[in-house]
Amino acid sequence: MTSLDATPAQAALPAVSSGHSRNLPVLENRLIQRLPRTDRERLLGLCERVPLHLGEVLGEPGATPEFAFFPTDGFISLVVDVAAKPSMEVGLVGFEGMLGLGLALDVAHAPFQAVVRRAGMAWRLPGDALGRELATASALRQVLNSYAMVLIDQLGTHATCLRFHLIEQRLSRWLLMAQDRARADQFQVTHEFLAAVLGVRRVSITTAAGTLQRDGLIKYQHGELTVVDRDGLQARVCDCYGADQAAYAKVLSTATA
Amino acid sequence: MTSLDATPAQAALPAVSSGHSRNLPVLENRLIQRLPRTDRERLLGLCERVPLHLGEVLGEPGATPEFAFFPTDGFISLVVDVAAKPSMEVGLVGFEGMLGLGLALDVAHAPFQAVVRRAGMAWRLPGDALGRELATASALRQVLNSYAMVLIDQLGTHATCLRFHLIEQRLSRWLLMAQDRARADQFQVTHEFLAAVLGVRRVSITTAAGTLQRDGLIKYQHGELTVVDRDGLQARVCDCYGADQAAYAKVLSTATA
DNA sequence: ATGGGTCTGTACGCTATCGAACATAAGGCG
DNA sequence: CGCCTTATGTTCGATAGCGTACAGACCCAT
Repeated sequence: MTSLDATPAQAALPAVSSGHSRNLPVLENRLIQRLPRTDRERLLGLCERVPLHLGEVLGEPGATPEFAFFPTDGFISLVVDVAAKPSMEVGLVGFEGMLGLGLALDVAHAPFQAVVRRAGMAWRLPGDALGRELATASALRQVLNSYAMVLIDQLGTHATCLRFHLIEQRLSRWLLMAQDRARADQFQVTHEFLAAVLGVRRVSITTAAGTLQRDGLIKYQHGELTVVDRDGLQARVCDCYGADQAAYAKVLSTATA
Repeated sequence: MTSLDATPAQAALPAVSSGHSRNLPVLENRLIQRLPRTDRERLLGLCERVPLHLGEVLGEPGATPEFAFFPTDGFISLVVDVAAKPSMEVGLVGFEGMLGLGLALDVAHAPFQAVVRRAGMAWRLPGDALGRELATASALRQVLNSYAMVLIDQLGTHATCLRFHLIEQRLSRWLLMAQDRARADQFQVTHEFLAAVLGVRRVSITTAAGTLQRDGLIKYQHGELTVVDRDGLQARVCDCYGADQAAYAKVLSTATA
C-alpha cells in the first residue's frame, strides 16, 4: 500500500502543468525556463548537473556562496541559525527557485544556512560565471531579481503565518509546499524532522499529524509520509499557502512559457 | 548577566553613536552616503525632499511603487496585511535604508504595505529616474542590491525572534531599533500602537512596558515614551538586535564613510 | 471646571504550546 | 530469531499569551 501511484499531486506552483509530470524527462528549473532560448542554452552550457544529497549543507550564513544552485528536483531549506538551539526553516527552495541569491545580487553574503531536505538534482553554476552572465544577459538579471522579490514577499508571509496560525495549519502548509517541490505524494520525513522545520516540539507534530491522519488527509509510518487527500489539506491550510503562490505567479508571470 | 556586550554596544547602525546625537544638522541617508561623490550628487539632484507624515501610507502590497524613498529622519514600517485582522510589522526602514526596493530591482511589485511610523523627511525619487540611474551608476546598483540582501537577512531574523523570544524582549528590540532610527530618546507611541507593531494584545504591551518602566529602562505617559537607560535595554534584548546590525554592517560595510 | 476622548492598569478564565519523561511500535542487522 | 535503533504515541504539569471586560488616569476642548 505504499502506492506511489496514487493520484498525482496537482502541482500548485504556477506553471507546472497540472499533475502527471512525475518522472517526465524534463525536470527543469522554472527560473531557467523563463529565459529566452539562447540565454537559456548559454547558461545551461555553463552549468554542471549535480546531485543534491539529503542533509547536505550547501551554504552557511555569512559565507560567500561559491555556487548558485538551480534545483530541478528535490528541495533545499533555508534555515536561520541563531547560534542558539532552536533553529527553524524560513524558506524552501525547489525547482521554482534558486539558491545563492547573493551571487545574483553581487553581494558576498548568504543570509541563511541551506540544507538539502529532499534529495534530487540541480544545475550548479560557479559564482564568477554567473557574474559574467549577468553583465550581458539582462533577462537573467530580471528573472533573478524577480525571484529575490518573491523571496522577500514569502519571508514576510512566513513571519505572519508563524505568528498567527496554528501548528496544524502550518504543518499542512509545509506539506503542500513540499509536495509541490517534490512533485510526488510521498516523502521521507519524521516527526522530529518536521518539528525542526517548523520550530516546534516533536510532540506537537505528533498531535497535529495525528489529526491529519485520522481525518484521512495524510498517512505515514516510520518516516514515510504520504499525502492522501491533497484537496483536503488545501481546505484546511491557511491563506499563506495561496499567498505565496500568488506572489510567485504575479512577479514571475509566465511571459516566456 | 547584565552585560551582553563583550563588545561595546557599538551603535551598529553605523553612525549613531549611542544616544545623544540628537538633532545634528547632517541628516543624511546612509545608503546615499555610501555612493561616490559624483554619483551621490547626481542622484540627489534627481530627488525631491519630502516630509513623511505620521500615519501616511507610502505603498500598498502588490502595487507598483511610483517613488523610491530614502528617509533621512523618521521611519517607515513594513507591514504584512493578510487581508485578515491581525497585521504586524515585519521590517523597519529609516535613514539606514530605502523604501521601494521593487524599483531598485526593476520588479513591479511591492511586497508590503508601508506606513510612516514616525514623521520625518525623505529624499524621494521617481521610479523611472531611478531606473535610468541604475543603468549607468553601478555603485548605486551595488548599494541597493546590498540593502536588498540585508532586508532578506533581517526578515529571517525577525521570523525567529517572533517565534522564540518573549514579548518583553521583542519590545525592547523594537524600542532600540526605533531609537536608532529616530535619533532621539523620546517618541510618540501608545501601547495600542506597539501592540499592532508586534502583533500582540495591547494588554501584553502594558505588562511588558510596565516591567521595563519599573526597572527604570524607559518611562512613558500618555503616548510619550522615553528611553531612559539604553544600555539597560541592550542588556536584556535578544541577540536579534545585534544580529540585524551585524548583517547591515557586514554587507554595507563602510567602504565610503 | 467639567466632561468626553484617549491612554493605561488590572482582573479573569481559557487555550495553544511548552518541557520533560516514559511507553510502545516498527524496521534493520547480526 | 532477537536486539537495538529509530520513530511514534501518551501523559503531566507549567506558562506565555489570548480575549474580554472594566476601572482609573490623563489630556484637551468646550
